[in-house]
Formats: sequence, structure tokens, C-alpha cells
Amino acid sequence: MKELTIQQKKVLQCIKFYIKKTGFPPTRADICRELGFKSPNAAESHLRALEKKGYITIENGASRGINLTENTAEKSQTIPVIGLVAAGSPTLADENIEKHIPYQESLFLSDFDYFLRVKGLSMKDAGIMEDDLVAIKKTSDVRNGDIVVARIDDEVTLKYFQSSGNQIKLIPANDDFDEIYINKETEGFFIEGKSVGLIREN
Amino acid sequence: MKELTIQQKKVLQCIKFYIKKTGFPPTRADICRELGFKSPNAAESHLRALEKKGYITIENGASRGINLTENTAEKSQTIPVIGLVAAGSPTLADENIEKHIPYQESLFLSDFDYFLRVKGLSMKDAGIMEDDLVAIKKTSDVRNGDIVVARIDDEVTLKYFQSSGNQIKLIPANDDFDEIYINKETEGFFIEGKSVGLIREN
DNA sequence: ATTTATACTGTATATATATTCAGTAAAATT
DNA sequence: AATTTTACTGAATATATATACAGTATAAAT
Repeated sequence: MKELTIQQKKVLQCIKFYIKKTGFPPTRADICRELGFKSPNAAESHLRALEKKGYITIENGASRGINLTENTAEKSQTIPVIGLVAAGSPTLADENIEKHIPYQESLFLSDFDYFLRVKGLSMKDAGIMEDDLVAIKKTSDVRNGDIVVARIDDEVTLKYFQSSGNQIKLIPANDDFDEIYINKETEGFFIEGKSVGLIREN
Repeated sequence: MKELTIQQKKVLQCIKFYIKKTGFPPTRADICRELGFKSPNAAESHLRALEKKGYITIENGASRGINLTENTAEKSQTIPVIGLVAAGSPTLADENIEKHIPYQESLFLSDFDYFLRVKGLSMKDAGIMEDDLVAIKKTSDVRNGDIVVARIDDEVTLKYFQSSGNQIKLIPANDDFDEIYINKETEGFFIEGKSVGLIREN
């Protein structure tokens, strides 16, 4: 989708905010009031630019006939589900995204950035089963006992985190798997984030 | 909240549907068109009735100034969380409801009626841990292998379901717990529903 | 028995609103 | 260098829209 200018972003934000506040979209005059424009045509032309770029649709002739397109509405309201492939980092690149799930606040206690689809049973005893969706918050600020997404070169795993001094232990929750020992300075090692919740779709 | 008449319900549904379809609320004329009224005042008076009963608010003078109140918007969009207490059926009575979670379609593959807060570890090996929220669909149509909410007199448990002939086995997913054998005709035995998903809040 | 609420039709109108036209000016593309 | 896009002001206007007023009729509540 085509990039927006700063002013166009402001207008789009204004529309979203107005809808959240009142339950219905703003008029041209409302936008002018919120953003300090003195002519309704200032709003009008920004709206037409947003329409042209595909962020909104405008029903001609209808008052308050502004509608956020799916993309616009979704962007902040969906969470990507990323497949945990044995090789490859869980990037937000399109090819790794399995699907989008409608976002909702307060689904978990903490906010989070994406869902990771679990492969394998290495965290079985922590109640994390194959195909579960683990909610991941992108951060490298993790504590002992956290369940973390760790990347070693191109391999990504979900494990308990335990660090002491310079050494890091990645501990599975399944006796059939081995613990992984790493040095903090190991090249190619990185904490992608930590688990803050889980969804099982059955 | 005061009860609505059939016509008032229709008008409220019409408003919800219109917003879903277009992204903005209907005008009086729009409502008339959708419901076959011939006078805008038919819509007007229904709107005022809905306002009086607290289902919507109307911003005077504003076009399309209809806003669904929190109650109205929430009613169909939240799911109750019910505590699984050792004694007592998981009824939808207010005193058992822990909180409400904003509902969203397509969170799981099947629709569901409420969340059950899990106590104990009897389903640990199925990846169901203490304090998990299990999404329950109210039904007595369950199959072998389903995880069901079973009630025996006043005790409610979550177990694997296995029936053969006249006998029903309720199987825990934890070796420390015992299987429960019941006869189909046993008095006080009832299948409340089955698990169709799970959320772990961490 | 009387009032109030429900459920409309039909007409009228002030005003809220979208939208066009005429400009100005700077920045970005072509 | 010429054109398009961005970013507005300011005025004008057709029409979309809320809303009041005048009725009719039935059902429910007081």
C-alpha cells in the first residue's frame, strides 16, 4: 500500500480516534476542528488522497460516509501467526506469516507482538503442545524461568531460560530433549522474545 | 436493562448490521429503507425509545449520530469466565462468573459459550495446566477422546471422554489421578459440554 | 377510565454536510 | 522545465439529514 504523508497520517489517526470516541465517523468540519484547519476543503482533499491510496472508502453524497478499508482497520487490530520452522528466524516477513488473528486488548496480561505456532513437544511438561499458538512479546529483557524464543544462528527454539554468570542454559520441558548450554558472547545467539500467553485452537 | 419490543430489537439489529456493513451508522431514512417504513418518524421514535432504554445514545443535531452504548456493544461480544469449583455446577449465574473477556470470532475453530478456569493438574499431560482457561461449548453431543466437562451430582470435572456400550470412562491425563467409571443411567451424571480451545494468560 | 407506550403515515423545514469552484504556495516528480 | 502532488484558505451551494408537528390506531400500565 502506498505510503502516507505526515498530514495524511494525522487525518487517518483523527478518523480512527473520532470513531473510537463517538461511534461514528467525522464530518469534514469535524476533522478541521480536530486538526485546526480553517477550510472544509482541507479535510476534503486529504480524504480524497486517503481514498486514492486505498486507506479509506468514501460513500459519495452520504454524510459521514467514511469507511476504513480492511487493511487500515486490520493493521492495528490483527496479530500475525508465525510458523516456528526448525531453520530460519521468526521474522515478520510475509512468507512466514501463516495467517492473521483479530487482535484484542486484554486477551493476556501483557501485550504481545505475534503468535508462534509450536512444532514438536520439547515443552510438553510446561503444557505447551504441538500446534499451540504461543503469544510472543519481542524483547531481550528476560528473566530466569521465562519461556523464551531463542535463536542460535538460523535455528529457533522455545525453551526455559536460565542464566548464571556468563553461561546461559536453555532447558526443555521434556525429559526426551537435552538442555542447551551457550555462552552469552556466542555469535549468532539471540533472544527474540518471551512467551506471555498461549492459545490452543483444538 | 429494560426489555426491548420486537420492533425495537429489529431496529437495533438493523443499526448493528448497517455499521458492520458500511462502517458508519444509518440515517433515519436508511432505517426506513431497511425495515420498510414509509415515514422517517417511524425510525425517529424507535431511536428515541432505544435511547430512553439505554441501548444507544444519540448526538442531537449530528447526522448519523447514533452510538451503541457499552452494554449493547458488549452484550454479544464478551464471554464469561467461570471458575471451576470442586463443588457446584458451572452455571452461568452471576456469582460464578469471574470476569468477562471480549469476544471475537474465529478465535477458535468452533464457537463456544464460556471459559472454564482450570483448577488442579488432572489434565496436565494433555497440556492443560492450573489456571488455564478452557473454552467450553455447551453440548451433550460428545465423542470418544473429547475433553469434556462432566458433572456428577455437584462435582464438576474436566476429563477425557470414553464410552463403550452402557459404560462411560472419564480418563484424566495424569497418572496420579484415577479413572472414573460411570453408568449412562447414573443419576446426577451429566455432560455439560466439551473443550474446543484453550487460553493461557501466563 | 385515563394515561402512557408502541407503532406507525405524511408533510414540512431548519440546518448539517458534502462537494465544487477559485485561489495561493511549496515540495516532489517527471 | 513542466507537471503533479501536497497543503491549505475562503466562499458558495445543492442536498442529505435530523427533527418537529399533525394525525391514526392498538396495546399496556396506572
